[in-house]
Amino acid sequence: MPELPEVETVARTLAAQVLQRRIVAIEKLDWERMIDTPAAHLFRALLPGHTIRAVGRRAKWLLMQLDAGWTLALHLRMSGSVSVHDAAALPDSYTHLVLLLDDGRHIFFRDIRKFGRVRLLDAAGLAALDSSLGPEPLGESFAVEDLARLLSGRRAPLKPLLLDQTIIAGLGNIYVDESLWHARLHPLRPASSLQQPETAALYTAIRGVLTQAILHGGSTLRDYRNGYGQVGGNQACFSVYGRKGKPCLRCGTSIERMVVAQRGTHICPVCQVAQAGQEQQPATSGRC
DNA sequence: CATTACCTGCAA
DNA sequence: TTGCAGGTAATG
Repeated sequence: MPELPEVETVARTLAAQVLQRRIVAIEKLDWERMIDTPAAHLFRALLPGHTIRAVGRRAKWLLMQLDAGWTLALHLRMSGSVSVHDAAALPDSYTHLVLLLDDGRHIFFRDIRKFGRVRLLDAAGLAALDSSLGPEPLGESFAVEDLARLLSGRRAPLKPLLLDQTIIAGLGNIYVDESLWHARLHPLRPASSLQQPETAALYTAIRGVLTQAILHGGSTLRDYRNGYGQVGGNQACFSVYGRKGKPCLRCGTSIERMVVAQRGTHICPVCQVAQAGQEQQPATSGRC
């Protein structure tokens, strides 16, 4: 479930709690398949003793920078959450990894669907992960020209392209739908068919949607929680996602649900035109 | 490129 | 009972 804004929120709320804390033990690990690399027995041997120096994010990866060049990388996939709990808290049956810190608190990695993954990376592993991912859409250096370059020459429809983490990092099903609605673009529009004003509108929409979602602490549909175990508030700001049958906030037309790239996709059939060359209209702010 | 797999819970 | 869910990886 977590996309860029959710993972960013988790990173910030974890950083506020666990910087300079040492991981003294793995208290629980009952789903070894979540350990991507190295092997689970090595993970158990290598992780304890390291201190958390920084907490950050790359794409949808939560990165806990440890000492000695190690990085603990966690991917929450669909239903994962990471939060800090005091010494007395007990993990439930969905919490598959518990790390004990040197102040007695623990970090819980809870994941109902067990799709989440954990990697212990050395510098080379981190570099390989980084280079496998597209640019950060909220990065200071990410300009509209960069987005134009990513779209140019690609006949693929916008939606699968924007979901592809090797093209652009961090967008998922919610924020792609929201961005396309704000930009008034149809998810099936071929990427290379966008006119410059449309590319500019998409750029503005992506950055605006993600920034607003971070401001509201991410979106909670079901499982997402921040590092304090709290739900997010951005789900109240959705303009199209999950609003099938409800009126478009711009034109009142009933929002439709279709399937694109094997994902449930929400659009306004009137605002989001399938052809190029529409006159560019002023941006709208949606609900928030 | 599109299916399928990976998992569990919940709503229709 | 069936279909759907914020994601990716492995297959045809």
